[in-house]
Amino acid sequence: MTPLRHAPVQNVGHAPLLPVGDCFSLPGVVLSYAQSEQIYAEGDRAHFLYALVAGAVRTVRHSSDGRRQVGAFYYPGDLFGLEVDEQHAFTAEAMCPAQVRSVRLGSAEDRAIAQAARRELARAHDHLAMLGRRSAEEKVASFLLELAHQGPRDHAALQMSRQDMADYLGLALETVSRVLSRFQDENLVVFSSCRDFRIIQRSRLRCLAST
Amino acid sequence: MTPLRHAPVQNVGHAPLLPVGDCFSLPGVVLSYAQSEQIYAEGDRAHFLYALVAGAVRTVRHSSDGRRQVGAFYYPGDLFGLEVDEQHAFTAEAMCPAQVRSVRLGSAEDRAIAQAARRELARAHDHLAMLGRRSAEEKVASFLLELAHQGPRDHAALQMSRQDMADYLGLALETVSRVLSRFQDENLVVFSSCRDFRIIQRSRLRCLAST
DNA sequence: CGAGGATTTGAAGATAATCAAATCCCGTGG
DNA sequence: CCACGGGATTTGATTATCTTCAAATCCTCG
Repeated sequence: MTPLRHAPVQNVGHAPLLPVGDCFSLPGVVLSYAQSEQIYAEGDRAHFLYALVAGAVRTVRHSSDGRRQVGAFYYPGDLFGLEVDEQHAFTAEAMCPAQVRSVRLGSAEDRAIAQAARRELARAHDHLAMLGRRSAEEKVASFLLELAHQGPRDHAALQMSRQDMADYLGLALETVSRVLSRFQDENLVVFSSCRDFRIIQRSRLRCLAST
Repeated sequence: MTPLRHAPVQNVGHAPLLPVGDCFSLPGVVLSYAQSEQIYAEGDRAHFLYALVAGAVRTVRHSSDGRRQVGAFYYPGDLFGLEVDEQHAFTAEAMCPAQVRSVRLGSAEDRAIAQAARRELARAHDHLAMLGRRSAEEKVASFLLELAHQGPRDHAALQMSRQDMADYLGLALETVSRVLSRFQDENLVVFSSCRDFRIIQRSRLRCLAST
């Protein structure tokens, strides 16, 4: 297999994201977090709803034997931190310097809560579809398509490490890396660096993803 | 491996379920469905919230190449059918004769909706944890524990086929069957028939599930 | 009793995990 | 500016797990 050689860099920041609802107009304090800093921990009491203003956030959960499951990745405009129980089921961490607005949960935010719950649910359902009975190729292809979908012209910057991707997709990190190399060998995508890529053959990739 | 021989039948109906909130006091019509009958289909407009009164219901989704993903199993007292979009993302089917109360979604049911959303979310998160990076043994062990948890004294009746279990756990049906046989060989559980089981060594099973 | 679907079991093959090592990349300090 | 160090990533070889294909058995129901 040819090495994963990177094409010349054309720097693409992460996409300016999204059609946002009222997430930015919520009341609440905006806090800044450094890379890898924890926003809340699994087990903490869940008193707040969080709106990501800038940066990227992941939620993770560790099982007793040390395996890690990434719950979701969040980008600006996303709401997160909503829980069913009193306690947070996942830990939330900044993937890069991030700004987060936290909103104390009260009866006034019912609408925001409902919105967050529904989005969260959609996210979870998509994630489920991704994990169940799919090959490594299919998982990685879907993941890339999903990411590139948000960005302009099939470009995207990966905010996460290979380990994060692996833990999100339910694969070993080496497997993720191998599949990415194969995709690049077959000219489906091009990586300008290991965190920046561009989709070259969207149709073939979609076919591999077979969603 | 010794055959999966069934212990004498001591019939255990499915557990009388649950501490129920206000699901039964919602307004709405109760309809009956036969086994395998569809309650709604993937793609249908989502105008109702459903409360399962009796029986069991599964939600499924098919990918283009025919693979099936089971989204969730529902038992009496559960609310289902809540969607994020206008359309249902899954198909809902009765797993046995079932009675379902359907509630037209209006502003009056906000509380029920919020409740349904949160439970659904918890369910999805647990399901995610089940699917990611776990061995077949771990998946099946967790599944059995979860089922038996609802019932009395570690008994439970499986309302679903091996195929359903497999599609829920992201495994091949043969794999599910093999793991169940092994568990029975090791006297972790006893099957009185292929749909009724009892947990014998809860602690060892929990250890295998390693949640 | 017979038929057909569901389940179990066997054997072979495929896919992904694991273990291990090489390479890349980037910030740091000389 | 460039060498150095260390984490991230890629790659290779081997192994374990799970799937697939196939066939036997069980169970239910007419």
